[in-house]
Amino acid sequence: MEEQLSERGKRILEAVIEDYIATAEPVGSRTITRSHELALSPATVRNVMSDLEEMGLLASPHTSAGRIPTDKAYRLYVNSILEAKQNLTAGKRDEIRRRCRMAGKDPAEMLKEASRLLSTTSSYMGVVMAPRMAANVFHQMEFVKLSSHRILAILVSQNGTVQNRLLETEEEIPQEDLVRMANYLNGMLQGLTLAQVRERLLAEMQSEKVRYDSLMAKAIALSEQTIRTDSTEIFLEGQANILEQPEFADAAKMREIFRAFEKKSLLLDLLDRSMQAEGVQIFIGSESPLLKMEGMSLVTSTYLTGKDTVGVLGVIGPTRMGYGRVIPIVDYTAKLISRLLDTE
Amino acid sequence: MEEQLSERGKRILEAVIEDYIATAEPVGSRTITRSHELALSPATVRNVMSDLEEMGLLASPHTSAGRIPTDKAYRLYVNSILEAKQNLTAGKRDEIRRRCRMAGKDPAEMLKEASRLLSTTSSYMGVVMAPRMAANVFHQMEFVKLSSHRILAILVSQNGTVQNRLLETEEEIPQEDLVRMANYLNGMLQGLTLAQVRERLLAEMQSEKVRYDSLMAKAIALSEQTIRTDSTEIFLEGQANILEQPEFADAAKMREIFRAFEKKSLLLDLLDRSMQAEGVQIFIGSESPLLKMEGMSLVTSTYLTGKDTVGVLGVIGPTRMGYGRVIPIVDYTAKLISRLLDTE
DNA sequence: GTTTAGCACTCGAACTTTTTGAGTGCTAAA
DNA sequence: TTTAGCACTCAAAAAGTTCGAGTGCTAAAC
Repeated sequence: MEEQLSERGKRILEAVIEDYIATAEPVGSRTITRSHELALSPATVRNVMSDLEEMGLLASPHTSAGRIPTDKAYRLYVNSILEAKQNLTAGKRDEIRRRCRMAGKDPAEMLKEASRLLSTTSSYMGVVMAPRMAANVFHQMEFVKLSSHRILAILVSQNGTVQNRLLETEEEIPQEDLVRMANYLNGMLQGLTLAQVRERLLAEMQSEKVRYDSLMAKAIALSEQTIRTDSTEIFLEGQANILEQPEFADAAKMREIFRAFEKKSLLLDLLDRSMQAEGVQIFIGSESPLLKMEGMSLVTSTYLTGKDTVGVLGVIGPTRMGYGRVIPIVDYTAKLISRLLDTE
Repeated sequence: MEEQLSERGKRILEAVIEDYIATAEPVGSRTITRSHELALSPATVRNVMSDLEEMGLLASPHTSAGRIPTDKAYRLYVNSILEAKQNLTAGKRDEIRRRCRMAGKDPAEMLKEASRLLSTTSSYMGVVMAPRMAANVFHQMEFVKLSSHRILAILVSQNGTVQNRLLETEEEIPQEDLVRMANYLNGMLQGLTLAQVRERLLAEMQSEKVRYDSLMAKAIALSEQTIRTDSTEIFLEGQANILEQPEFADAAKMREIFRAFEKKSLLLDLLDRSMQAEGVQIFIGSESPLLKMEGMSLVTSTYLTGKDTVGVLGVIGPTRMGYGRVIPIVDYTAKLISRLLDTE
């Protein structure tokens, strides 16, 4: 089983994978000799395929069908066969650029558009995880009094992201006090990341100084409430594309997939994981920690602002996915988003 | 065909509809006599059903199958047969209340939760159209300077909704000017609805007074840009529930539905339409203007803040939907949301 | 004049059987 | 080592059966 893969073996494996990607049907020896001009007869190809099966790279659904690549084969394929093809046509590149630009400056809008874009250009599902709030840099905070006991807290980050939260207070706080509180906080928190802001606030809550200044104590408490939520948003677009894939034609399978993606927490785990490493990463079928993801693969890339990794985006599709086509799309989109998000 | 429907006819039609709702299978004369204790033989029921078919209330897929209610029958059913059953179990009511409360004060969060709730309690799709911004009442506006040429405009409505927009300016505007601009605008726009605000701003842009005060001109221009977007958000949840319905087991059909809902504009039209009238409304299958909605029905109700209708929410499911169960859910949820949204 | 039992008839769904053809593995010759 | 040849396999498609729920009609019963 551990015999090294010959050059010819590689060629044939590549052919099988590419045919399978194109047709979703088990590939036979015959088909290969016809479509890829290897100067070999079907019989020879059969022998090689038999070896590949031995090595755990191919599998046959039953004796008299063609063969299907295993997850291991896809892994090998993306790691060491698929290489030179990694560039995008100028047209696609333009389209991506144009549509990202069009989405405007608002970060959330832009990310959503990016997700939609990943989905349409790849014809699978696009997914974008918004930057963790915690990595944003604090810029300014405001308290707006809505009615006697309702205050709207607004937190602005340097990149233009806005977080807001409706707070209820027991006692009425006069408008001037709200302004003073905001000024105090803005002075204190200038330039910190929100993660640091959080720590700072918790520390302040303990400190002597604040204890005796009830206004400041209130200010700290209110802002702590505001910053508490760190729910990471995920934009998942193009779910309907998945319905197009023949391997999910079966209604039961489809249902399972949709259910799985309805719980975004699963997806979140997965994306969090791919944020560990920089650049393009590929999770193939069973490698993914999501059991439900059987038969699906994920191509991701991290994106950055400045030099900090802040988020991750990618494409989810069947294991039988056009990696050669998808990888550059993901890669390029991530780089573009990084550039656009960068606070100039 | 125009013969009036007898009492017995009604009873039998009701039986057919209810059986069909429960099973999604064509209903035969036999089945009915068994499950609903009408003191009639199958043969008699057959005669009546034949009459009903004549009247366009039932249809048979083929000679030797049972019968299926037509859209017209559903219409009759919800209008004049289904009546007394319109109350919710205490348990369900509690669940709805509890979950709405839990969602917190933020209007957007709450509406999203309401949609999810409609979907789980009905086991179809939940849909909520967020209030048209234009109906909100202006409360306050802020301009936050992010960097030399980037300004974040924040618009707060009285109900706590926040709208924000990143603006780029050609020339740098000093912070003090931004504050003065905001003060000026806040004075001018106090208490108007956003629709009125918009009109006012456009009017001001023409006025003499403003022409010669370049700062105020800028203020007006900036705020006009901010308010320009009136994209109504729609929360659609529980799409996976639709996959459960046997009538959509076919992959092609499913795809069509998902594609249709991906374009939210269609849905928007439909919901806009149901906002014309107050209270619960029901669109059955072909009655809906969405051609793609074939086989689907929509139960909606408007919700209000104070006494103004501001939005609409509802349930989308197959025409064969448990109206008796869904209507009170929609009704109650709408009322509850109205109450919770009310600015106390 | 309703209502119902009886019966022949219809027709899709489900199950079987047959046919077809792409694909395999093995053997022996090139 | 490669390949032609051939027997064999097996799922999928096509064709053929069976089954039964359901219908419509007629004539007897109420």
